[in-house]
Amino acid sequence: MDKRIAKTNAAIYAALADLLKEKDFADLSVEDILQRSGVSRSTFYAHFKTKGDVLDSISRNIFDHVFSHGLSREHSHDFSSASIFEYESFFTHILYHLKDEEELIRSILGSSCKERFFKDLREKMSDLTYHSLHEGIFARKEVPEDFQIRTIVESFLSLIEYWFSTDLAESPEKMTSYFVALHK
Amino acid sequence: MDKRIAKTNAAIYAALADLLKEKDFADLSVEDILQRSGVSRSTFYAHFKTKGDVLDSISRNIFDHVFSHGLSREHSHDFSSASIFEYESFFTHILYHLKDEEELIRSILGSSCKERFFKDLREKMSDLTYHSLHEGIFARKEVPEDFQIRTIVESFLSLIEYWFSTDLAESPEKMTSYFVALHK
DNA sequence: TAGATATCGAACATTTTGTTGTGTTAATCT
DNA sequence: AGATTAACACAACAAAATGTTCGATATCTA
Repeated sequence: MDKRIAKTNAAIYAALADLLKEKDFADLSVEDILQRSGVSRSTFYAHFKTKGDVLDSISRNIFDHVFSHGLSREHSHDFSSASIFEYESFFTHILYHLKDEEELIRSILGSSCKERFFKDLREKMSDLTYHSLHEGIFARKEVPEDFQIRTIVESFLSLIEYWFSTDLAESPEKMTSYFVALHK
Repeated sequence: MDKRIAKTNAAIYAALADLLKEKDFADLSVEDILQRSGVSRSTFYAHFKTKGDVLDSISRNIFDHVFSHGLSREHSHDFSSASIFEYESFFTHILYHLKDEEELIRSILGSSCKERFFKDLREKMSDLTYHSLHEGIFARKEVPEDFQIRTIVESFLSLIEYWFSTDLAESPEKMTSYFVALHK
């Protein structure tokens, strides 16, 4: 990939991350990003349509990384042999990645772009949970599967929010055990 | 209250609700609201600072209504005598109210203002759940109380989203039973 | 090194935001 | 019912943000 593009993207990503420490996503403008990043207007619009585009891009970068490291080695790609242990260790795995991005994630959790940022993770977690339910993990026949999946995924998002609200006090392993305790 | 104010507020609320059927909250401007409502710019800014203010106002109207009807008669104000039955019937009660606002809620669930709109409900549900946990309902000692409250509240929000995704197919009572099944 | 292309910077039209002032209309209060 | 009060529309405005276009310059890739 062209070094120039990589540099510009990095500058824009950093600028947005920086701005999110100061103000809500809804209150910041493309103009702010231009000034903070030093990237020119025309260059910005050559890459992104809106600030939302930038956020999506950051989100994709992070979660692609999270889901590529991990799934292939530690976890089976097809879930034919999925177990509760793999499901659990995958949660732990995600939490470690989020810890690596602590500052950014903290800003996002405090901003109105939370929902949008976690869209990718939500979808991937839904797939994962769907397969796990079919392996019998957490499955409860009394409620519609769709609803149970939503609830479990949302619960994991809650776990993340709670974890950050405690300043990452407990280990990822411990947090995962809390999660499992509520759904087993 | 002054009839004129009531009228302009109603016009602005209706305009926003109408616009949300067409575009995302993030993509609509105060300008749009002015044109759609027929309210003049100066009048708008006499009442609201931003479009977010309007949303907050709509949200407050709905949830004040939800929490005033219901809590005083059907439910005890102090939760000293709270029971699982009261907790459940309260969920049902909320769902009925949301059904009354079906069109609006549907628009909001499909828009980026979801989080903001449900802020009030989240807080009130958290209080309610806090008290219920202290009555022993749903309580699990293995996990931090804060986390459990978050999870239960988020789970209720998931229930709402799921319910609307099915076009309100099941009755509020049935939906509540699903909810309880996941947490008992 | 040569060619391709990403960037800059500046200019520009357009939209949106938020404020202010004046006259008119409609509600409230007694 | 009449006087007072306050909300409203309209218009004008400055400031900020959006989004596009251009040619010149710098930097990458092959």
